[in-house]
Amino acid sequence: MGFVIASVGHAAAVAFEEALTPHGLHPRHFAVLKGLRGGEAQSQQQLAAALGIPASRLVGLLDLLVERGLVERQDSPTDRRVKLVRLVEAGRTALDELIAVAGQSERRVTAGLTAEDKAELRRLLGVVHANVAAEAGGTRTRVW
Amino acid sequence: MGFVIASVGHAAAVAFEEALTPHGLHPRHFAVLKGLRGGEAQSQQQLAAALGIPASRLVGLLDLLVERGLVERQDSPTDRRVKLVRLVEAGRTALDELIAVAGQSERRVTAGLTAEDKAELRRLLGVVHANVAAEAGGTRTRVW
DNA sequence: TATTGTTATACTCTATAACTATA
DNA sequence: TATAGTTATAGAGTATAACAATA
Repeated sequence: MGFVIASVGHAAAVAFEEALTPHGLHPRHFAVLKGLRGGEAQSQQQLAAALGIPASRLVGLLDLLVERGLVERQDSPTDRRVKLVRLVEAGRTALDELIAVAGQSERRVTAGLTAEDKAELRRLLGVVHANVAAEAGGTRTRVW
Repeated sequence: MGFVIASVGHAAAVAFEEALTPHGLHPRHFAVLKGLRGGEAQSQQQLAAALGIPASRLVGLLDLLVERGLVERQDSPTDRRVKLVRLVEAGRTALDELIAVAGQSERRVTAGLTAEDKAELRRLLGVVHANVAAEAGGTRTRVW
């Protein structure tokens, strides 16, 4: 059972990754964009901490998003070491599109399931999630 | 939902991996041992193909299992290029233990679920699995 | 020539450790 | 001294290509 969940989960992740490929992005970038969704500019340190990744790893992800014109880095007016990062208008549009892509991928993944099925699946996975979370203790369980 | 499945699946995989750690093995080795469960000696090529991994990758996995005295390589009597691989008695014992470990991990993961819950979860995951399998086309979806 | 097991090479991904510029 | 962003370094993991022995 654990293997089945892991296998299906992996396949679902791959499916989403492939759905993002035409957009030239990876789920990681999607996660970064979602982290900026609020709209308030934040430092890279803050964002990295919120995403649970090293700041050094965020650099490259932001580089691509900036290059694509989805995100902008601006110097902090109060601390010249800090760069404030935020979504630009095109980034907000792109994020909306990517959310739609995620929704489509979601519908393909859950095709053939009734609303009750989905609710039940969510409930059952919730139980399993609680079990494995308790098991893992403080272990990081980021997927991307 | 796809994210939830992926996340839970990843956590379940990590949990199993950790359950195997005290035994000094990785899920990959468990998979290799299971591939040899039948008892018939097979060539490394056959085994690698059955596991869906490159033969070059199997070498290191077998090296460790041989070093542990769980598996033996013997020269083929009919083809001197071939090495026939099979479980040794200690390997069979170890495999039984590891299967028990997997069962314990399984029970922890599914704690709090009734038999009906488990059956339902299996059914729902089966549907999702069929969906993502169809999606993936020929894409490999090995987990380990 | 082709195939078996093996080793070497190259590539990806990642975390940690430097590094610079500020504070 | 300490912190921000960045870059460099090093390690794990893996697939592919090369290799020697044999068919």
